[in-house]
Amino acid sequence: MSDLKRRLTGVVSAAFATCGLPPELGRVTVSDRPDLADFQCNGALAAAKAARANPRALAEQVVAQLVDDPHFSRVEIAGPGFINLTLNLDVLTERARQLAQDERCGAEVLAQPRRVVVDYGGPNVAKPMHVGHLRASIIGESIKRLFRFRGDQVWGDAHFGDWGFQMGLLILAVGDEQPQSPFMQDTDGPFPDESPVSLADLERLYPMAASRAKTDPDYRDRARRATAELQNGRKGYRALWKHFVDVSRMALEREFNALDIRFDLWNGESDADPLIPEMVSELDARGLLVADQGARIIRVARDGDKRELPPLLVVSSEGSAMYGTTDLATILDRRRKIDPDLVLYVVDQRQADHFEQVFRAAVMAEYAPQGSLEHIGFGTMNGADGKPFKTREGGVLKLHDLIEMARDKARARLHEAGLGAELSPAEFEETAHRVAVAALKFADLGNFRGTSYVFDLDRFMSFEGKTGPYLLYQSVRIKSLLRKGAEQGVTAAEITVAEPAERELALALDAFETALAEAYAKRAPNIIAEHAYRLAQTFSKFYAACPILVAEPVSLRPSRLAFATATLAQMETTLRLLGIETPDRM
RNA sequence: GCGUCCGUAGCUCAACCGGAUAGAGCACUCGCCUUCUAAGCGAGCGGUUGCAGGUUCGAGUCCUGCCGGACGCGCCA
Repeated sequence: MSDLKRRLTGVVSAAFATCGLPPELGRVTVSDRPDLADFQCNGALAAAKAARANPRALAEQVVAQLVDDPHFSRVEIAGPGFINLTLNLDVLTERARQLAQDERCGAEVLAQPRRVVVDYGGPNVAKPMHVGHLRASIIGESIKRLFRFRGDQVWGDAHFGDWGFQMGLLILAVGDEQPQSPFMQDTDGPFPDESPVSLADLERLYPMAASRAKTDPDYRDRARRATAELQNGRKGYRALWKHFVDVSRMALEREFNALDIRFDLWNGESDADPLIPEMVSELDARGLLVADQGARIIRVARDGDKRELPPLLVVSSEGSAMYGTTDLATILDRRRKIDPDLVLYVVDQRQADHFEQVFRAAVMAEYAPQGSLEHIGFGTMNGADGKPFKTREGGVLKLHDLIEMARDKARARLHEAGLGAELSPAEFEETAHRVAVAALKFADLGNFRGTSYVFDLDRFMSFEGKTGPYLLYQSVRIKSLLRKGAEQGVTAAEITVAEPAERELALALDAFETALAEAYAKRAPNIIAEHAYRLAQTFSKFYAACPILVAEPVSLRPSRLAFATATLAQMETTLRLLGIETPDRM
């Protein structure tokens, strides 16, 4: 089943071809002037430019091919050569009926699915997630869902920060507090199954150790040795490290669950570590590694670069692996285990240069084909001052606290509005939670990912305007309507498009596939968010203009109800692609 | 210094391969609840798209320069 835009593009392209014009110019888009037409084609202008001809004359030729086409009730030329297309009502009605029947709400399935890894979230052992993780998680989750929904086989990987110097710091800190701990004994074990540290311990010890390492060179050296011993396989350290990972991961998963973010893989930096020695020798054998200032690097600069890109540091002067090393090894690891066609790195825009270095090195090493690695960068979440978001005290706000703030606000707003009074306490909490998550996610995904945005909880949490709560409200209103319809025994039947508001709603429903295709191509969830809002607003207009359960004559009711059912289904599908779940009541 | 991104309504943001009258939301003004959730709907107000050139029939979009801002630039990730 194809959406109208694609179908009409086929029709108009054929007309272009008949006129001896390039068929690809027959591309049809939704009209910029809904007052004039439903769809338009600007191809005559482009054709005229290429052929140095009169655009209106070309448009007239094309239109002559289209005027009798049953898809259209009107085909007109406007301005310098725009072709305006107004749909035949029967065509729109037929499409609306298809949409209402379709399990996928009008979304198509990719003809050629790919294997895709989405690397996002980036949580770290022992470090609580903060607002910086929010965007990576929200955007990555949405992109993962979008790719999967379109038909790709997708792995969402948390890319857990579980290796390196930070682990040495933690081991050292635990050892200083618990010198008698069996984990500190350099033996073959066995070691306790019980973790010697709680999450609270980790959150206390890590910042302490990290700051001490900055000022105390001896401490830093001991931590480095501990890191090296861990990586060399000291049994007690390994066992202790496993506890760090497990304790952290459990806490992080709780956090992610609260945001409806689910990973398929929790591969960490440690998983790539075993590959590093062979990778280094292989890179060396290929002649890619160069000794420089005591380190071993890969030069990735190219002629024609506007400026010299620094080399990728593979082995530091101290002989250790750097984060670029781990990233490169991870590419190799994924190729062996998954063999993806595409890997998307949903990471802060500020790391663009780093990924450019790694990707170039990976292509040079033939670990990944050109173009199969993409950095999906995003801007920062800023405070009211336009600078990256900080708490009032100037510290970093923990994600957990942020969510709690949002939930508090949601509860307050619900109470203010006198909503949810009839809900049980548990249902009320669930609703408040969903409102909070919807507000945070929609505020984030409503903007193009590349731009930074200003965090303003009051604005996000408003139930009016372009917000998550507004979208939930519209969905809930439809659910309420459908419940009432069921009680009254009204059943949905075939849609008939008649009223202007119905026509507009049918067109809005049809636009779903176009929005998904564009969001997919640009890796831009804001396009899905935009569609959700447009759909909600168009439905609301329909709701105001067209009575449903009380429509007269009663024969209108089944069609109107079918519109409502189809809208709800598509709305929930759309919101789910943004990672937003709707409550049943509010 | 070099590089990347950005500058659109009072505020927060959109704008499909260069196309018509640059769109939304908030705020502000007016209208609409004895019909399905008014957390809604309708109407209005609001713009020299940072500045100056250039390419084009046509530029927020492409090119050049300038002004202003954010970020990045080898052993942290």
